[in-house]
Order: sequence, then structure tokens, then C-alpha cells
Amino acid sequence: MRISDEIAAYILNMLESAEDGEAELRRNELAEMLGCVPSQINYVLTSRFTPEQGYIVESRRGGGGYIRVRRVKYCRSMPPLMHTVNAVGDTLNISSAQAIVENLMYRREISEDVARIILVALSDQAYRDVPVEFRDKLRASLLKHMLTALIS
Amino acid sequence: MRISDEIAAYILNMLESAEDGEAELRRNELAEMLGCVPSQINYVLTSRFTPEQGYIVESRRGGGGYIRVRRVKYCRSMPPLMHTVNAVGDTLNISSAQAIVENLMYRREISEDVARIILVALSDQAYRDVPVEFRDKLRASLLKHMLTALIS
DNA sequence: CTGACTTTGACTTATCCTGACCTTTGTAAG
DNA sequence: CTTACAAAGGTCAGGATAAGTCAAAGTCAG
Repeated sequence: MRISDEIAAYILNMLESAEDGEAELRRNELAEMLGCVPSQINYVLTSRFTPEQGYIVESRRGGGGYIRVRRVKYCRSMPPLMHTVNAVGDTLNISSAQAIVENLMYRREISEDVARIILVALSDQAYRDVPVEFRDKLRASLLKHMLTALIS
Repeated sequence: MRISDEIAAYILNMLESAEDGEAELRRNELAEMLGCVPSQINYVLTSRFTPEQGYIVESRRGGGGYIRVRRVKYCRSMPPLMHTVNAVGDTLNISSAQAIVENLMYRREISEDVARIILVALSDQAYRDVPVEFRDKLRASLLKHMLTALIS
């Protein structure tokens, strides 16, 4: 069993036993406990606790820092929003993004208010300071994160 | 819980319970009560109660000195959301962003749902593919665009 | 042997805590 | 008045704590 698997298993276990679906951990502590370098925790988080897989990760640095993992996935029935999150790839152009969001709105999966916010957050207007080559990736990531946040 | 968190919580609590929305405190007294050095009060005030985060801090030195913390009043002629949009500069770090959004939610200018979406859209987690040097500008731009979308 | 996944560690950034020293204000003695 | 001292609060740099980034090297199935 790879160390990454153990880290993932440990976190999943924390999530199981937490009734609020939230696991809070300390990176250095966990790394030492499981015998790996701290940055490997980041590797596991970014590769296996993504929005596509139904997780949201928050963290804080500095004294009293932490990493919090929240599970929004209810494995049973995959809600339509989750389906969309999974269907979006690593990059997303502006017109596809619009189509997806408008579609969700017509199907009443999201409110008009929410749709409007998401649309401007995916528009190039908001990305004036971001070089073009990063925008489609950013768009994909933002959409996935925002929809995932709506599920929980 | 870090001491800084306790200090902030204490002040927020004072603000809650004061009917005029003003908290007045004595630095040395509070420091002793909470078991920290006086200058840590300043640290908390300058890092978490800034104008950008919706607070105004006044103080006086010398005998009978005090520190007063107020929530900013929005001018009547302008809707609070618009006010916030104008107050946000060209760059915005993550903690200011959080404070601003939480403040708006607290004032019921935005719903909890909307606040949650905005918060993840401003989080570094969503910016994995964007080089660090662009993130604070992107964050500012996104927040302003999203809030503007809510107004119209 | 190639490509995807994993592991590592050097370096970076963010946040918090502390203490030494500085400035402002009130007030009482001379 | 002036001066001196006491009673506040202010600033700043440095150390402690903790997470993030990135690229290079390792592993392993196909």
C-alpha cells in the first residue's frame, strides 16, 4: 500500500467518524504520524480530494494553521450538479461555460441569482489581469468549485 | 484556538451586544484579561479590523485612553453592495476577502448560498492553475464583478 | 521503455507572538 | 506657567509556527 493511499485512507476515516462531514488536520503532525514529508499531504489532497470527487479543501497557514476537508458527495444518487462537475474537464472556454450554466438554470438546478454570479465569474471580463493562457483552466476550476460549494 | 482568535471574538462579541454598534476597550486591561502582551491587541486590530474589512478603529493615548471599534456605516445614498465594490482596490488578499464577504452576509446583503459561492470563487484552492503573482488581482476583480452582477 | 503516478526536500509565503522602545495625554508639584 | 511624572496607547523588527510551491527523481504497470 502506497503512502498516499494511507494518507487518503486516514482522511477518509476522519470524514467517516465526523458527523458533520468535516475533517480538520494539521499537515506536519499528520505527515510525521504517517511517516512522510509534509508536502505529500498536499499531493494527496490535490490529486484525490478534488471537487470532481466531491470534496472542498480549505486551509490556513501560520500559527494555528490547519487544513480542513469537507465532503459534499453523497455517494447514493449523484445529484445533477455533481454530474456537471464531473463532466467539465480541465479547461473550459467561455461559450461552453455559458451553455452549461444556462442549462442548469433552465433545469432549475440553480437560481437565477446564482447563475448570474457564476456567469460573471466565468467571463473573461473578470480575468483582465490573468494571462490568456491560464484562463480556460481557471474557468474550469472555478465552475467546479462553485458548483461543488452549492451542493453541501 | 489562538489568542488572536480569542481577541477578535471578544471584540466581535462586544460589537454584537452593543446596541450602537460600537465597542470601546482598554488595551492593557484586555491584554491582561486574555493573557497576552498589549501589542497583540494592535496586531489583531490591524490585521482583522481594517476599513477594507468594514471596520473603523479610533483611539486615544494617555490617561483615560481607549480604543474604539466601529462597523463602518454605509452612506444612505449608495447601496451597500455598491459601496463595497467601490471600496475594494485592485488587489485583495484572501483574508480580507473572507472578512468582506462574511460582513455582507452578516448584514444580510447577500444570502448564505451566495456567500458560499463567492467565498470558494475567491479561495486559492480554485486558483491552482493561476500563478501566485496574479491571484490577488484576480480575487479583487472577481469579487467586484460578482457583487456588481448582484446589483443590476 | 514510456507515461502516469508517487515521493522528496529546498525554498517560499502567511500568520502569530513578544518585547524593547516611542509618543501622546492628563495632572500635580514647584 | 513649566516641568515632571504617570498612564495610556503605537510601532517595529525578529523569532516561532505552519502551510504552499515546484521541480527533480523514483516506481511501476503495460
